[in-house]
Amino acid sequence: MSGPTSADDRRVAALDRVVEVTVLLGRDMTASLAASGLTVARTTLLWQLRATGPSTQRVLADALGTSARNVTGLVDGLVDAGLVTREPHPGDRRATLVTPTARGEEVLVELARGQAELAGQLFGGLSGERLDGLVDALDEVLERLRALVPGGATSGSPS
Amino acid sequence: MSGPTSADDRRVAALDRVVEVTVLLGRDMTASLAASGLTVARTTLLWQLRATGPSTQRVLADALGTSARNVTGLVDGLVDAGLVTREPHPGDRRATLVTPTARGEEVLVELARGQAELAGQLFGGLSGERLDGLVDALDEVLERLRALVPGGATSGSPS
DNA sequence: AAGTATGGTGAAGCGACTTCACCGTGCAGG
DNA sequence: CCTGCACGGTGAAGTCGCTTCACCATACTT
Repeated sequence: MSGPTSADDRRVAALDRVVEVTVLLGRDMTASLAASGLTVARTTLLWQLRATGPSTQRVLADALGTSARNVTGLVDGLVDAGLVTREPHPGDRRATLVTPTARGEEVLVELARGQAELAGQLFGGLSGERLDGLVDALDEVLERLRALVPGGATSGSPS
Repeated sequence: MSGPTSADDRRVAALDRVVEVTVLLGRDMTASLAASGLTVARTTLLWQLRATGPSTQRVLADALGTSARNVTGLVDGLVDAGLVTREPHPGDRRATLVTPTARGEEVLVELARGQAELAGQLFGGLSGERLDGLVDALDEVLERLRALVPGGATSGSPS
């Protein structure tokens, strides 16, 4: 037993904060996406498409860290929503190229706008210094987290 | 257009970090819980039970911010797993009291241990000062987040 | 040409969650 | 007392994300 708040306690308290942010952020994203008729998983795929351009489903599966079968389902949903098309891959007749439609591009622009808005709402009150400190600390935590989770490779994310 | 990295860009970068932590942390928790035959949702309920003691399902539903119907299903799972029992409420014959079994208590101890271990792995490399800065910044973000999300009330969380 | 690896999908199933309907009980007001 | 409404909990049915296994068509290798 050490003092009234041991170093261990403080670390657990920090973890609690992170988890709570996780929960609340998840709720906010789920809700705001649902308002646009989207789901988090489908949006993640669309968002990934924005970064990499038209891709095969295999590439998307690897990028999202999920199974090929799952991507098939997500793309199905996006096709039904008119946000994405499946086109034949010019050099490999097994593969299909997933490409955003015009409507999909619009949605992506809107998502980026929402992302910037949320970032402003969450971090607008922090000074540049404090923001830097936060990012640095999170980067350090991320490093340890990536070492802990097999396949810790993610990319940016929306709203 | 401002400089090469505008204030807006830096906030978006910060949001990216937070989201990535969210994703990775979610994976880690899901995986480590699955190794114990648990799921995140069921564990959250059990964890809540640890904090409040035997509770009715209505109370649990409110505490977890979910529906009563959903709690029924989660408790079903925990009962099947032998971690929890449904007992009649002594003063209200409509309600059922959900209570951890001996096995459930053991699991809770193990979860708390895992939580402390993870907190150590993630934050062990940060000085007390930097840890304080992180917690403060997260608290500020949480405040804004709670204002943004309807019903932003969460409690602690496991592994 | 034969054998194997790869991209993608059908089928089936689990877990979390929702909505709607419904039952049994608690708690008033008349 | 007893009628009526509120509340705790559950059945039924459906959506979404995701998984595993089997399987097809195409590509690549030797």
